[in-house]
Amino acid sequence: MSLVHDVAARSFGWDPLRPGLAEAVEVLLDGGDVLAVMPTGYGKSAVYQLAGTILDGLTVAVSPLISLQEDQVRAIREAIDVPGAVAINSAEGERAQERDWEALAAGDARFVFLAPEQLANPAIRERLAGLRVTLFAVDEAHCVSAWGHDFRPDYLILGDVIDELAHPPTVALTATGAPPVRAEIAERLHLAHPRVLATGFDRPNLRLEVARHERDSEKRDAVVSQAVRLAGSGLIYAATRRDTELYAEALVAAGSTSAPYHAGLTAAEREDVYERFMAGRARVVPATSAFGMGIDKPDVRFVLHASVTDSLDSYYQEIGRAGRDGEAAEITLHYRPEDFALTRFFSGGEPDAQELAAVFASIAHSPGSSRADIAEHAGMSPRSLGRLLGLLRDARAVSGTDDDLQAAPLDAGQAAARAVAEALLRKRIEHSRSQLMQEYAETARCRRQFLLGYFGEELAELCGNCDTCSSGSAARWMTEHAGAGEQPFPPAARVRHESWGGGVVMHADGDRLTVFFDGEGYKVLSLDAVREGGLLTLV
DNA sequence: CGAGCGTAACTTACGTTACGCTCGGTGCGGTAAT
Repeated sequence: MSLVHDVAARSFGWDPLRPGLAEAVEVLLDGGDVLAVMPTGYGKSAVYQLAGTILDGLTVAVSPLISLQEDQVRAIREAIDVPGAVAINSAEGERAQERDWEALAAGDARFVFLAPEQLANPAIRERLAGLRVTLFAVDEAHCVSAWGHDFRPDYLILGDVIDELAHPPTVALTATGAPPVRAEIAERLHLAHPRVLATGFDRPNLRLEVARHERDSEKRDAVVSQAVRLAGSGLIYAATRRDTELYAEALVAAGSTSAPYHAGLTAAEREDVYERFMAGRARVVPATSAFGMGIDKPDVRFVLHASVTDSLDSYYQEIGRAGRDGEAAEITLHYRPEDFALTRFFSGGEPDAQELAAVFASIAHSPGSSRADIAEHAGMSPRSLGRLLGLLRDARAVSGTDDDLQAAPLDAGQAAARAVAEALLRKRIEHSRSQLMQEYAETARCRRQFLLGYFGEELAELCGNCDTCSSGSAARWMTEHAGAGEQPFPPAARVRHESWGGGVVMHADGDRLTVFFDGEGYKVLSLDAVREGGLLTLV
């Protein structure tokens, strides 16, 4: 038995180890980088836990939520013959933090869990540089792509931090990610030719359905009556906090136990709803996207959406919380076309060119300034400054870490224009992701074939467990759109379009082609039109 | 972008319509007020 399997069995009690996990560990032990895309509950954490146990230095693990960090620390402490773990964050007092650093220095602890905000602090990075970091892990790595741009911009510095630590073997772990998301994660973390390990996305026990509604009241009634009718625990994802409360009220009035969950509740209320849901005392929880990461309840029998999500990546992650026990579960997307307005609003507006120019000028005027200096000088909150800095960095107008900002040789107008262009590019890409969500909602095809195709997986046969298969529409679609003949643009092929530039073929179904263009995002093309117009060439 | 709210306007005395305003999701860390 190999060392990896031995440690897995002896220390953690994983025997056998699931496919892909041992391979990922081996790559890391050989000094390589890994991008692991595996479903929640698969045991992804094993990858860095095992590699970190076997390597003799320190493992830095980045995790987005303090609650997840605590879960991981607990899991490592419960394992046998595994070095200690600490989580350093604002929930701890200064004393406790100091004790943790001492434990790391003494080698009593060899795992340290940090949020990216901690790594934005130069003092923390200095302390890490004084220790021997032999493994870097980024858990929930889709946050790099989903949150890095605006919400938690410190996700964008992780690549520089990894380089600063002399680029130890690095592993990025996530449960969701279509190929463009994976590419973005690898790029932003500066992964070096990572081994990509993606295990099966298919969850055949989930029954997939979509219900389109015309009127808002009709949609609400449909969501509530379905949740009342279905047995067992369930989640309802809604777009606003207010809606989660309205749904909970309606469910309680209809005799179900229910409580809303969103980030506007106090920590104690959130904890309470979470515990009641886990124990089955709150049967249905209407929630915003705040409810999710770290929830591993095996018997969730349904996940309903009362609105669309920003992308199929988010959708897949949210429905994936149903049926972890392998038993049947109901998945229904209830939506109105108007719902897309909100996701587009959330995808952000155009930044203020004058503000961008002012920030750039301020950095150019005093190179080496820190983020705090600039915020003070520009009279801006660190939050909005973070977003502008992210854009300026992406536009390559600003470089350096937050304590040593440098401006590129541009004038402020040029720098601002480039950053605005960057923001518009992002908006186009976000918009295209939301358009594919709409395609999913409106397709006549087998829903599962569509969804898996989005993640780069082909399902040859109709799934037989979705609404379009049941209605016969999926079979008709197959007949009508089959026979496209030889596929000149196979998945993963690099292509160039006359006006949209370079892109990668994501998926080819029948006579339609889904391409992700670097400068535009997703586009769905008709193969006939592509052939006739000669618009697309292989490169 | 669009829902919901309040106020103004219109028409004719209570009720309808129109317009403009505001708000809408994810969490870290640190600071201020209890």
